[in-house]
Amino acid sequence: MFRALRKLGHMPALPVEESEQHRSGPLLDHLARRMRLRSESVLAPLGLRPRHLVALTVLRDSDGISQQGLASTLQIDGTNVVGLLNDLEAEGLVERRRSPEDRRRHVVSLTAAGAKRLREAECALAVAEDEVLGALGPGERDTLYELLRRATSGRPMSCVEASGDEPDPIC
Amino acid sequence: MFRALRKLGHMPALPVEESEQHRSGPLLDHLARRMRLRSESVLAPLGLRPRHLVALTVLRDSDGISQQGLASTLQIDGTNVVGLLNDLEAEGLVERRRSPEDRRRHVVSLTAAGAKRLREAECALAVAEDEVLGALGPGERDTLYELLRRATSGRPMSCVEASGDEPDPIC
DNA sequence: CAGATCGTTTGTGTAGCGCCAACCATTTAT
DNA sequence: ATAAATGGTTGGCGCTACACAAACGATCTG
Repeated sequence: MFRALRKLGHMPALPVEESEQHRSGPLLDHLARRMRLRSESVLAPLGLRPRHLVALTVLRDSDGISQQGLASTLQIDGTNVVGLLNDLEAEGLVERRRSPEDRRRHVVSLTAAGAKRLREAECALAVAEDEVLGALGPGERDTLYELLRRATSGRPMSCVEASGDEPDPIC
Repeated sequence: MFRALRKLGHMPALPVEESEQHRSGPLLDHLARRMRLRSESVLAPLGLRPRHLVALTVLRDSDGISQQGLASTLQIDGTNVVGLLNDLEAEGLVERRRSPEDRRRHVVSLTAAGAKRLREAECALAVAEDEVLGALGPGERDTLYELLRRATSGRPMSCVEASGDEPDPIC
């Protein structure tokens, strides 16, 4: 915005017009924490924990994903995915089938029960969400949801291709 | 600017929008995790960790807050706030002064060095943010930031006043 | 004075998760 | 065909982030 103006004027001592470079990372962290705390209590009766919800939500959108695909989008170690899926499969919310083309793979998908439980959980989450997002109006919450959905549905971005993207941190 | 998504057509007596109750909680969790993972690496050289950033960010907005005020907005236990502030104070990023009106209290505030370090950190975070929010355009990121800021700046919401807000979870 | 409150220290416990190593079953390369 | 790589699984180790409790000093308040 104002950056273009800086080149004219001799700029005597004007020591850098404060970058106003506020990042959303910390806010995201903060908000997610508050949400997670609230969610735990309303989710407990359903036998689920926040991270199960995350997994189920991801599974709804990318059904038939492999376990390491899941590990990569969830950004957690493969060994932990096993435990996570064990929980979910034990309750019949998720299904592991061997992939036909590569029988080493497990194709993970949401069961009908899983989809149902997810909907119930989302319904229960409305309470938590109301408390945490209380400062936002309904329209804003929709916008937020949409932005989050778009942001998370992006590719996991492998480091290989990530290397050339950004010029460099010059700031 | 404002998303006109969901313009709510007439929807004739639809038997309750059924399902479509997607909550942003899990997405928030997911995105925050990815951001935090990325942040750790770029923050490490600055001697900070994600939670320090959250604290500093909160402190910039609510300067001169008490420690339990901080505990309440951060939603972490008071004893842990002590350790967190010890870290920050040890590096001179934060200052604890006794409150004049109530000398039991510590008034916490960002030092000049703290504000500077915070800006540097935010600058460094741009890299992580680019990777994580790659699917969003610049305008969308701004919108996201604004929503997050509004959402987090809301009062901690004591349970007393929270009781009457929502009718009940009928879903 | 008594009791409550803020911050601090210390200690204990737990959950989440990375990481390493070993092990099948299977696929791919030689 | 034999060897090497890969996907999943199990088990174990260890670290970090916390919550929670107890006890203490300093201080405020009834």
